[in-house]
Formats: sequence, structure tokens, C-alpha cells
Amino acid sequence: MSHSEPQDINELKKVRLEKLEELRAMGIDPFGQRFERSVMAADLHSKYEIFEGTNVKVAGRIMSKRRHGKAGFANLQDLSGDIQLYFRKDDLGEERYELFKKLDIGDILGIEGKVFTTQKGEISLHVTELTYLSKSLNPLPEKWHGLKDVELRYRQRYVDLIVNQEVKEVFIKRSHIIKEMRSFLDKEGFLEVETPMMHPIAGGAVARPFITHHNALDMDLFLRIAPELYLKRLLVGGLEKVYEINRSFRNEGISTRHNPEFTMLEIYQAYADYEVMMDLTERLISKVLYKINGSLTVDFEGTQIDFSIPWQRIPMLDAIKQYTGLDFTVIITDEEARQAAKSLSIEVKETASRAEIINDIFEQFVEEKLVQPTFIYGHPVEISPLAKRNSKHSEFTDRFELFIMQREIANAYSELNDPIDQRQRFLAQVEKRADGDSEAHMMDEDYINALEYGMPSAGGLGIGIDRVVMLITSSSSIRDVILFPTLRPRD
RNA sequence: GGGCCAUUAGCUCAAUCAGGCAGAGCAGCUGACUCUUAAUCAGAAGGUUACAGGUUCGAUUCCUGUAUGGCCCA
Repeated sequence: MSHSEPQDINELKKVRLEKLEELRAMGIDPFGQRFERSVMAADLHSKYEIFEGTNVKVAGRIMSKRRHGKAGFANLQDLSGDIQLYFRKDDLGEERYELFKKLDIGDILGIEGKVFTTQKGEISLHVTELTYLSKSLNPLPEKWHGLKDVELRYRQRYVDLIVNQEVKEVFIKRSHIIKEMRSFLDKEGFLEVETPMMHPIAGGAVARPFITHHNALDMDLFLRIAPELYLKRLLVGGLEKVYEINRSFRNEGISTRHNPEFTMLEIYQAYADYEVMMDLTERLISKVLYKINGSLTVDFEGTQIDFSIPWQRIPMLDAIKQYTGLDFTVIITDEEARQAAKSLSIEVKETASRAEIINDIFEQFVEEKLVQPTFIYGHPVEISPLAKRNSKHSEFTDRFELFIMQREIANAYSELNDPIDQRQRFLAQVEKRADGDSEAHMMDEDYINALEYGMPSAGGLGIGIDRVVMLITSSSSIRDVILFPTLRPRD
């Protein structure tokens, strides 16, 4: 019990505490023991013919109660669904009927009873025995309107899960989605690995890290912003096909699309390239979607998204030309690029490079147009410090990003395995850092050292799991697919 | 970080526009009712109107600040 609210126990809780004492006085443990249930609630409905007339045991939470003098009904909810309970004084006897009368909504019970159908046609249990498994002291939200206050829903997700079934379904789906992804990758011969979450050097992405401190070593560590550089060390080590599904952490704002900790799937495949990764992305997401939803189309807030493959593949410069008319194959110098940006009324720094401007224009004018699954490929090398250069156009990389519903869902490239070029790229990043870009990469000498042993040519792919779950479950906020989203603490 | 909006009973919401006794439904409590299902009927109760100030005879309402959250922008 919180020590911050000693005198503040409200009336409703007081009544329940009194009931708890009454139970104890009757010799009943309000917070019972193991209960061997024989059947789930949903099975009683789906396999009624099998269970009709038999005695079964169910366990779960009382969600509603209707009393009629010397008889009454309640509804019990377990993970699978609901079952109605019928209590009758004549059958239960005085004492057990008293227990029924004392029941509060929210109490957790084990129930033994006989399966039957009421006159109104509802499959129910005629209760013969009830066992207290947990007395509930806090009143649940209203049965009809449920819990709507989003702040309370996120802060007290346990209550949200009790009363809002659709929330429970989203998180069950999330679990299934991740399970299907693992199953898909395992079948394709990938090895699931775990790499450090605490990094001495935060690398693998452009982002500000969280800093923590190790006391015994007396050193600062960064919570990882991406697992990329460790996974590629494993390619060097000969683990040719690896993936990792786990959290990364980025120290930036919170929005409907960003949570400070989020789940990424990263995949690396030796001897592949970014086009192999495109194919893999299509197959992976469409297969998982079909397994989960039984369809390749999703209705996302009224927009039909069609995941039938193949998906569109558009070079980044073509996409910019299509939506702005600007042709960056003839806009060559930084100065020309800055002029082009001004023509679109984009604010750019005096020192902004052509690559940065291409990226800015893409983000501001093209992303919002990409609703159906679309691969955008061919990013400037300057904003892709870990990607291999295109063999014909060395200022661009063999990289793609996948966009769906205006959101970046995946990022992938042919991995840069030239240690000399990689060192130059890191140095360019270090320079940016020195100029105040706190998101730029740090130098990672050990990673260079690994590359110097030889990393096979490879394709790498990162998929934002939370965003995929948002798409598949038609959720508009990332907080609706993360059980306990980051919030400022109350008090 | 900036803009806009919200915060009223355990929950879902009124009352705020134009300052004048803070209301309802559900849940809870008391009573009636042995097949109800948003059960029904009767009764009683439940409030630091997020917090701190200010204006006013009088503030849930107007003003300022703070906290938390939501949406949009960076």
C-alpha cells in the first residue's frame, strides 16, 4: 500500500476491506491457493455439446452481477472469454449463497458447476461450489463505458486490459506477430542472437543515446540505439545469417510514432545485398500479415492498404522529382541544392550539403505521399555512413527504406564492408559531431578492426516492430501497441 | 522546445458560452424480487470541481502560474 495516502482510503475500498474481514471471519482465505480448472470459458461456448450436463471448473474474474432475491447471475471472465454463472440459494445452501451475495465485481474466483442453457438461451454454469482466489479491493471502471481516460489506460494498463477486450486482443496479436516473424526467419535458416544493450560507443543509427553508469568499472555506458554494429561483427565471425528482436533506446521526443524504447528486428545475411533484403522484407511482412489477419489488405483508419507483392520500388531522386519537380541529377553543387531548397521554401543552414537537402526535401515533400507499401532506394552516401556505395554512382548508396501509411517501417542496405571507406565515413561523422550534431556517429575502432579481418558482402535490414504491429492492428498511436509506454511519473 | 485543447464522485459524462445552491448514469450501500443479462423497483449516501495564486459581494465558470495528459508542429 502506498505510504503517500494513509487517510485517503475511499468509501468503496473501505466496504471491500470489511468484506475481506468477514470472509476471514468465516474461515475463508480471501487470497486463495492453486485451483485446478478443467476448461476455459470460450470452450464452453464452442464445444457446448461436449460439456452440456457435465461438471466443470473454471477460474477468472467476476465482471458483472445480477441478483434476484434468492437466486442470481454473474459473469466470469478468463483469458479466453466469458461464461455466465447461475447461483441458486436452494442448491448452494445458506452459507455459500451468502458468499455470492458478498461478491464484488473484480473478485477472482474458482467455480465448479454444471453446464446448462438458460431459458433465454445463454450457455451458463449452475454453480455448486465457489472458491475465493483473490478479493479485489479497488473498484473497477464502469461496465458499460469502460475505461476511456487515456492517461489512466497507459498508467494502469492492468485495468485497461481487464475492462477493454480490444486492448487485450491487440497485445495478443502483437505476441503472435513476433512469434510468426521468428518462425519465418528460423525456417529460412537465420540464427537468433542477443547482443549487448549497453554499449561503450553508441552506434548503428543516427540518434541521441541514453547514458548510464557502471559503478564497478566506473565508466559511462550508452543504452544501445541499434544492435547493427554488433550483429555485423557476428558476420565477421562467420555467423552468416543472424537476427535479433529486442529493444533499442533513443533519447528523443515522444509522439504517436516514437517511444524512447522500442522494438527492432534486425537481420543480416552474408553474401546478400539490399535487393535480397527487399525481397525478404516483402515476403516476411506479407506472410506474417496473412497469418495473423487472413488477408493481405488492412483498413487503417479508413485507408485500404494493399500488401500484395511486389511492392513499388522507386529511386529516391525519382520520388523527389515526381512530387516536387526538382531533378537532382542536374542539381549538382551544394549551392545549387540550397537554391533549390529555397524554391520550395524550406529553411536550410548556410552550410547544408546537397545530401542533407535531398534528405530534407524527401522527408518534407515525399514521405507524406507514401501510403501504399513503397521501397525508396538510393540514399546519399553522406546520410548513410554504414551503407555500401552504389557501384555506378558512388555518392549514392545501395540502401532502401520502406514506407507505409507515411511512416518509415524498415531501413536496409548492402553493408559497407570496406574498412578503409568505413573509417573515412566515421571520420566525416566525427566532424559533424564536433560541429554540434549530437546525433552523428562516434568513431568505433573495434568495429573497424573487425572489418579489417574481412566481413563478407552482406545485406542488412531493420524493421520497426512497433510500427508493423500498429499497421496490422490498425492502431494510430505507438502507445497502443506498447504495454507500458513511457510516461512522466505521477506525483 | 513551441502552439492548441483537456483535467468535475471509483468510472463515464453534464453544468462553464453570459460568474449566482455542482447534477446524472453505472459501480457501491439499505430493502424487495428464485432464469437475469446495460436485470427491474424503492430509498439513503458519495465532491479540496488537478494544484497554487489573483479578480469579484460571490469562481467549476474569468485571469496568471504549475502539474499531468492528448493532438499538431520542431
